Amino acid sequence: MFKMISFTGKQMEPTMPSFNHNITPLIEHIKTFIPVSEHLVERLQTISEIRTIEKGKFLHKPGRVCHHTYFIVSGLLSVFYKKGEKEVTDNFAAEGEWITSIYSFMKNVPDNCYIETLETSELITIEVNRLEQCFSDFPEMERFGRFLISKYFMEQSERIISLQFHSAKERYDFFTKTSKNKLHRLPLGMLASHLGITQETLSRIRAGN
Amino acid sequence: MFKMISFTGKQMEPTMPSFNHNITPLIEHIKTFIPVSEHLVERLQTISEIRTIEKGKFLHKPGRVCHHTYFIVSGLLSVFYKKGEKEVTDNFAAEGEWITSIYSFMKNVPDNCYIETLETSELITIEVNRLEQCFSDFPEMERFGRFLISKYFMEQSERIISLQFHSAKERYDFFTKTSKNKLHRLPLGMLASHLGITQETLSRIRAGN
DNA sequence: TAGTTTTTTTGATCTGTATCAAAATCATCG
DNA sequence: CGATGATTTTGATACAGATCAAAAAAACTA
Repeated sequence: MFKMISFTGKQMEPTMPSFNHNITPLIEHIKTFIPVSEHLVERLQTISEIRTIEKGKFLHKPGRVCHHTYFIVSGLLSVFYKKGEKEVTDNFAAEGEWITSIYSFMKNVPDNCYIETLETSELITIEVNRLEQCFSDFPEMERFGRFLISKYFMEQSERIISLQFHSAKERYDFFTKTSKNKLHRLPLGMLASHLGITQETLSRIRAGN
Repeated sequence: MFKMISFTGKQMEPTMPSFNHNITPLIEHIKTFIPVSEHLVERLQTISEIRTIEKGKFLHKPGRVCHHTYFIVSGLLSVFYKKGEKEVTDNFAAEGEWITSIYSFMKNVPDNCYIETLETSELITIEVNRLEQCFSDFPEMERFGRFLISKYFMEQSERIISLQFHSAKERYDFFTKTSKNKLHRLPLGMLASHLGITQETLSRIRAGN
């Protein structure tokens, strides 16, 4: 079902990791799930890189395999799909969250999503092969991976319930409660799309009918 | 974030595991994700139990913490929530799939879902503490856990996309394609609810307008 | 097998949200 | 600035699917 990718030194080219970039936010994040040893910190330092991506750039586009996962130190990104001409926003992620195409990442196949920076963003990136090797070498990290994906799974469950039996207004209210930090940083159209409604409807909801 | 539950012998009471029940379907399932050693088979044999539950019984009800995960050898179950008087079906699961309240299971808190047998079902059950201990003792099993939840995560992603921008008919057609094995075993109302529509609408869709 | 209950279908009407169009507001930058 | 383009709001209308009601069909049960 899932293709295992073996780790070899070769994949570390062409960019060599820098060994003194600041991955503190990532470590702190992981510590909320598992204890983090010095040894693991060193490994994470080795396999990660820091990138600053300016607003409006794409980390991923359809037809390509997503080989990296991104931990967001600062900034805001979205994942969306296209249906004909329309962009349908699947998700947003901001500081302290992860963003990637899990689908592409896990199956090692192309995914037809777009990942775009909505703000200039500072990201800690990890290449999938290196991450898998880290999972193999540090069982506690494998556990972290399980916890993290479980957390996202539960959030998705809530979203499904919400889409299934809450009205547009209820969904908007839920978003304002649970994603305050993103609310005023998002273009109306994208938020509407994420909520499964048109931007006109969202505008009317905001106006209070 | 996630509460760790330590494993002690005590929790193995009151039912002692039987050591010769047939867990072949479970082992075969796990083998599609990871290699399974004899040692791991023995452990799974030890921590699992077999239960046959007749149709119309509840494995879980609101207000209780779900302490078990269930692998379905045969039969069909549903997870649903109540909104006022209405039952809103979140999910179905049949032979070869897992069913549990991930939410309750991971966080060790009550979940307000119902898990009901829609057919008499044969289940392999594993208690959460024992499973967590198995994850600790067998890193490959931890990996299996990560792969499994990732798989369900991806299925949920598809469902969200579907709810967000497909019509009722499109969603029905998608279900008929991807869940053929369940289609004719489900009451109309439950399937409609799962698709996010009323049963009248589903009936009309089936009639072809 | 008839009687009862449950499930599904059909019909009539209503409503939330979409769609199309245009006006108003906001942002960017030469 | 003021001009230009992007974003948001407002208005009028249309439609998918909900709701309410009742008939038909299927599934039990005695």
